[in-house]
Amino acid sequence: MDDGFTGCSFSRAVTSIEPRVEVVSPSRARFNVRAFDLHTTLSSGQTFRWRLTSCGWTGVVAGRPVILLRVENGFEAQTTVPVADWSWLSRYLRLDDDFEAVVRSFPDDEPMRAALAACNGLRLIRQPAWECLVSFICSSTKQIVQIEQCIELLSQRFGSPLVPFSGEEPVWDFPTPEQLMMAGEASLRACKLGFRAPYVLAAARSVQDGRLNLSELESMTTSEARTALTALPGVGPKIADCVLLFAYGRQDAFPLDVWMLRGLAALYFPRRRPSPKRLRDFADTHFGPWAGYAQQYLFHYARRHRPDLRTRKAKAS
DNA sequence: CCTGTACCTAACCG
DNA sequence: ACGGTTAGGTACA
Repeated sequence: MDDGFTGCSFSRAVTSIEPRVEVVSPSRARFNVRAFDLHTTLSSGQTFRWRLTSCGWTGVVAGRPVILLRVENGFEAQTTVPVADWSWLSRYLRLDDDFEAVVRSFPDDEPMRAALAACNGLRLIRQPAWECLVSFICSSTKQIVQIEQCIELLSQRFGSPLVPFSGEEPVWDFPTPEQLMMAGEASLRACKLGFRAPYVLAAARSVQDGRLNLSELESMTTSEARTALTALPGVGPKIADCVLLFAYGRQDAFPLDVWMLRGLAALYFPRRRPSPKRLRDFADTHFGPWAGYAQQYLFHYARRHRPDLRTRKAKAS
């Protein structure tokens, strides 16, 4: 009963990516997808512009304001402008991944089982590379709430206005490299960027003058793409890996931040005190073909479900 | 390699 | 209520 398409113009364009979409009205569609927890996914620190409002999860995807709402067997999406083809949202939400296969590929060990049980329905999403790069340049030694503030301020002040939902707050697209470059360092600092402002500005200039072509990274090996990203000031291995995973979907990019280092050490080497190099090697070899997803589960599990891993001196058991 | 420190700022915790 | 501490890093000694 929920397999039928009620639209006609869109179905051909979307079928190859996501066969489980029903058009409800020109600006609404229903996505029939299991095991996709919006709350866990959108607040797991991989993206920073989604807000839970009285209407549902609101955000901006591909230049469109979107509200996502949980419904039985999936979720419903609404935009402010009619759309015929919803593949932009399927792509953003990575609905083309075979999620059952992803979960099956995880190593069968105690930490992964615990993370899976605790973070049911956690997914990876596919962000625009530019927004993702700026977001993670802003992330260094900041808490998630602070990162969210920065990204929102940048959008409000320098992004192009979009058509808002009626009766709701104004919305802006994430600013382009040109828009951020024109803003200048002082204006960027005023968005609470601090010492990260010149880094964002340098990234904007690099993209603007062609020294960094973000779409070219698609065809590079992960290692080559990482080299290209870390050439930017303020972009080290951790931020580069976040961009490679959250924007380019590289499953062999496994960001090692303070949470992950503590989490991996406590969960997999409880009485060993492994070196960072050892943990790097372990992360790169233990988690299989969908290591990026495994990473997201472990990260979220450590951060949200294991307060005992908060401190540097995590207890051994 | 590994260790320590500065870099901005505000949320966090006691 | 309030001040020291810390926060999903990076660059540079």
